[in-house]
Amino acid sequence: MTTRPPRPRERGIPEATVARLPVYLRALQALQDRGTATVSSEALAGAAGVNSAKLRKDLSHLGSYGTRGVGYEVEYLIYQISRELGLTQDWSVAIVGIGNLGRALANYGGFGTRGFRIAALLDADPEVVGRSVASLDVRHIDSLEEVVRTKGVSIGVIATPAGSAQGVASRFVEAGVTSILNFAPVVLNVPDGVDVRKVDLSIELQILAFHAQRRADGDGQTHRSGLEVT
Amino acid sequence: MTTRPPRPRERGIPEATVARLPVYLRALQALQDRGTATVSSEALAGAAGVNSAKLRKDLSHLGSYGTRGVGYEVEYLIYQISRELGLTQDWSVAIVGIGNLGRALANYGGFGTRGFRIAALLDADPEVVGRSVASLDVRHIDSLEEVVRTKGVSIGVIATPAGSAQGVASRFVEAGVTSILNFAPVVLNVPDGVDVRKVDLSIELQILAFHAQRRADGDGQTHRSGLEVT
DNA sequence: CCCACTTTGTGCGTGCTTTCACAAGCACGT
DNA sequence: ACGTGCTTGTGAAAGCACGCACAAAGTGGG
Ligand SMILES: NC(=O)c1ccc[n+]([C@@H]2O[C@H](COP(=O)([O-])OP(=O)(O)OC[C@H]3O[C@@H](n4cnc5c(N)ncnc54)[C@H](O)[C@@H]3O)[C@@H](O)[C@H]2O)c1
Ligand SMILES: NC(=O)c1ccc[n+]([C@@H]2O[C@H](COP(=O)([O-])OP(=O)(O)OC[C@H]3O[C@@H](n4cnc5c(N)ncnc54)[C@H](O)[C@@H]3O)[C@@H](O)[C@H]2O)c1
Repeated sequence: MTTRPPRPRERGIPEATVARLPVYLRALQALQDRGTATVSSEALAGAAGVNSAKLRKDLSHLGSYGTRGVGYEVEYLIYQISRELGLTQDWSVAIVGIGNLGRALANYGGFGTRGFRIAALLDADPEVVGRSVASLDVRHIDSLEEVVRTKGVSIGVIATPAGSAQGVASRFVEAGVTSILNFAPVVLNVPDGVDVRKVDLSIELQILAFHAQRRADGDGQTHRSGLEVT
Repeated sequence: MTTRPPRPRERGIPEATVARLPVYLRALQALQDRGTATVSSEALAGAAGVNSAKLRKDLSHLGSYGTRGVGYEVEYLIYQISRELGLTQDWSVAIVGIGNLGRALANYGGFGTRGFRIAALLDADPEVVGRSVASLDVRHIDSLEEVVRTKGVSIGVIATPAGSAQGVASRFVEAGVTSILNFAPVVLNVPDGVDVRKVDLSIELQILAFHAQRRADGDGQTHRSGLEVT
């Protein structure tokens, strides 16, 4: 049993950096809308709510796209980050579970403002199947495999009750979808090579409660910073 | 080294641990519903999708609540985690922006399954104000301060368009709310001592896209693990 | 009472993240 | 051409987080 090189540093952009790139991208787009042509790391970091050294190091992972003494060209940087994130291509998204949340997601216009296209809506309830939501017909969950194939779905969104989520996830995987966004409050079990991310309202509230209680108790400044980012 | 310095471990549970406690809690509740009385770190870790050593270390921050050779008593551990997270008290939540998302949130039954009570819904649109959503009357945003005061709101949820989010956040802060959950895709600026957390669908999708592209490109196993947890 | 067995709690090495601090690089004015 | 001033890109240090591996602590059988 040889423990072989756990050295996947290859072209690796740190995960923490990847998670911040979309934030930078949004800040840059806001600047662009306002007509700004170039921006310093200091200013962009301010807009993104991070430390400027962190911003510079993050961007340095993509390449040297800044000009010393000047800053970064907004348009060029937007392009580079978009390319790195894979937003220059189109991503086809399928949403399963067209209930309260699924409908909100389907109706959400500025979906990703770029690159993401909702290709299909699926549900199991006969009452829901066949209806039109956000200009799309809700298809029956049984046609998931077909829909994935014909629409070229590459990202699956799960908005079903917790009990159904694992089943839906497995079917997504079976159908070849390797990126899943899960809104159901369960731990999904998927094979290696499949990427699952979760969004969990309840967890966020509980974390807020923890900090709030901490603040109320000893009232030492035990919590992180108070100045958090979005 | 010194083995037993009387170390009151009160201060400082690592942030990473805090973020996982709600996941453990949910797994424990599922076990309890199934009638399980005790559970080993191995089993609980499996249910929570984490490494068992990590689970044990996380729990050790709360105290020594396990029994060697046996495991953890489910009910007792649920109580301890709940207490640590502040779920033994009630939290009053106000949601601002009763659009697609706000309505979904308001109608979401298993809100936190414990501790969180939606106390008020607020909106600026005359069309929406006055309507009844999830058995609550939608109030006008102008009464935010009054509502916070009379209902004892301690957590504010922002589900307005991006452009309105900062204004709403400031009013929350002004009214004394120090915990904010933000769904709008903007970086909120708040004073120290105010805790803001964000939920951002678009960012999650972009992170998924990044990994998906990475997988498609070099196809070396450059991404983290593929086996992610929920 | 002792021993075999199970499982916790944690010391420790490793690698990732953040932050500081500054040399290097570029623009621009003279 | 060259100095001045500003901003980037990055070593280096410090701080966290993770997970292995094992001693300590408890259980149960003989
Ligand atoms: N509504 C919210 O604000 C909110 C917030 C956080 C988390 N969540 C989670 O999101 C999920 C959806 O919440 P919701 O409020 O929209 O619930 P919902 O009950 O309104 O909708 C669930 C939908 O999923 C469909 N469904 C059930 N089983 C299915 C299956 N096997 N295949 C396909 N479709 C199936 C149902 O027919 C229904 O239309 C839940 O897991 C919930 O815990 C919701
Ligand atoms: N719908 C989704 O699935 C989704 C997903 C991710 C993020 N978001 C974000 O969540 C937010 C809400 O999305 P939505 O789809 O519900 O939008 P929406 O337009 O349906 O609803 C927004 C609501 O906020 C109200 N509002 C506007 N300004 C206000 C103010 N100053 N005070 C009080 N209320 C105000 C509007 O009247 C409206 O009812 C947006 O920022 C959006 O980007 C939505």
